Amino acid sequence: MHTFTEENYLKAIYKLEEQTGDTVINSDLAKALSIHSATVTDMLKKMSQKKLITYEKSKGFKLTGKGKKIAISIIRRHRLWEVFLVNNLGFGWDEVHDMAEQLEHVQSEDLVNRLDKYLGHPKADPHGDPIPNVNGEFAKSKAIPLSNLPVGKQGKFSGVIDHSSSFLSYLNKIEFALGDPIRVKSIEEYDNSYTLQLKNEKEIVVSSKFVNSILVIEI
Amino acid sequence: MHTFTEENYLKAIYKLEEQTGDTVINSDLAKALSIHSATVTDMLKKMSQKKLITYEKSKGFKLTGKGKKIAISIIRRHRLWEVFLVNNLGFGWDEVHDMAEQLEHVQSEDLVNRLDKYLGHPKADPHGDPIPNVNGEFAKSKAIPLSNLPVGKQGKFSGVIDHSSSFLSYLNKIEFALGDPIRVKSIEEYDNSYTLQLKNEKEIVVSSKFVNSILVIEI
DNA sequence: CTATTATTTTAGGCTTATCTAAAATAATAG
DNA sequence: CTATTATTTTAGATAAGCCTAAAATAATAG
Repeated sequence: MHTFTEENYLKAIYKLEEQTGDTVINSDLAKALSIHSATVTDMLKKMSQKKLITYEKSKGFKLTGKGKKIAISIIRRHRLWEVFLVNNLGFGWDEVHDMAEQLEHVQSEDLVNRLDKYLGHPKADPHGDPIPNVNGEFAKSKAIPLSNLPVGKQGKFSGVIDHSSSFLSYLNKIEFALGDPIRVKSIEEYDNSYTLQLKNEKEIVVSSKFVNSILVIEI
Repeated sequence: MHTFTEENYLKAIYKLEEQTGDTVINSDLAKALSIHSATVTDMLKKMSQKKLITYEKSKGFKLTGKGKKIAISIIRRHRLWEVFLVNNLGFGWDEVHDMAEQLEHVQSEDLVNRLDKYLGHPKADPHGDPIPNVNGEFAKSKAIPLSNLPVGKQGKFSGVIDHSSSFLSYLNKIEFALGDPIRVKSIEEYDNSYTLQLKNEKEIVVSSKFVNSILVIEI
């Protein structure tokens, strides 16, 4: 079907579009893929010919319907494999990214749909990211960054924005896991640090970076 | 680690060595991989430099210890994934080859060992092929081709030699599955066809090609 | 509006894995 | 032993993805 490289470009473009809500520019994509702009220019021409992206010189580009469909299917595969690795094989959520990056490229519609069924049609991966269904549709989420949760309100930890394994390991260390209750006790104006109340009345103080990296659902 | 291509060469060489019990020649490998001899010559030089094979111009070649170790680990991964696809995802044994060809290249020692554990350390894949353990050791097998099972003796279907999906589908059709009992009732001298007795006293007549494609254990 | 800075594109190269065609070498039949 | 056939190797190309360096273009500050 498509090469690994092409699939990685599609996925990266999709994520950049999602983040910025806008057309994507060459240099951002180059940075995201850790390659050089000149290489990106070349590849964009090819992908444009294949009608995977619309592309005008120096005006940014975006996925076509076709390109988007492929990107979403790759994300679906990635997240389903992550569920398998964590739920069935017992990996930590901070360990699965690289393996899922490989597994996502295995080509077989049948395989991914059977895996989905085997896993019980999960709605989210181990990081709380939504898993698109077989038609590429994402479940709507009411998640908001923890920084937007009003002080005193009860929330439930529903996902991470920062997927780095250093952040995930830190969450492991403080024993704060997906699904856990969370409440903002107070915000220190001086340095914008937050005092949070976790389960069992445990309190911790974290940075503003932290509260911007956590998604919660108000309950 | 190694490219897919290199891994595929190693696996193909391993299988050819196994079949012929001898050094492998360029043209056989080219045929096995459906590529041209000139390409093989090139690649052999590179693999020889990397000490994956020993290679002398026009004298055939064979895997080094290092090459063999990698080849066996690829076979291990392939067969474990096949078990997963059949036992857990419910694929037929005639459907899993292409998927396993992709999954076998996923790089992670940890993944394959956890998968092995998850599957209960299976000793054989869905076709009866032995799965090497974590140290690359194969369980010894007492399996013999059905053609070597003495007339009248009871055997147990323990593996296939022909892995083609046409053959596997045929076995599905006659409802002859791994583990089933089997007995040779008689051999027709005229055309070397065999009358076999399957489970529930069911009798079928098959060609000599058939009896050379089935492995059994005398019981 | 122009000078500086940022971004993109062009041009020329490299490596991997493949090909074809031709040359070289080895094996085999008579 | 030699002629024919089979096999392997060499030589020259190609496509995909990447690079660097330089040129072109666009954006922005003053």
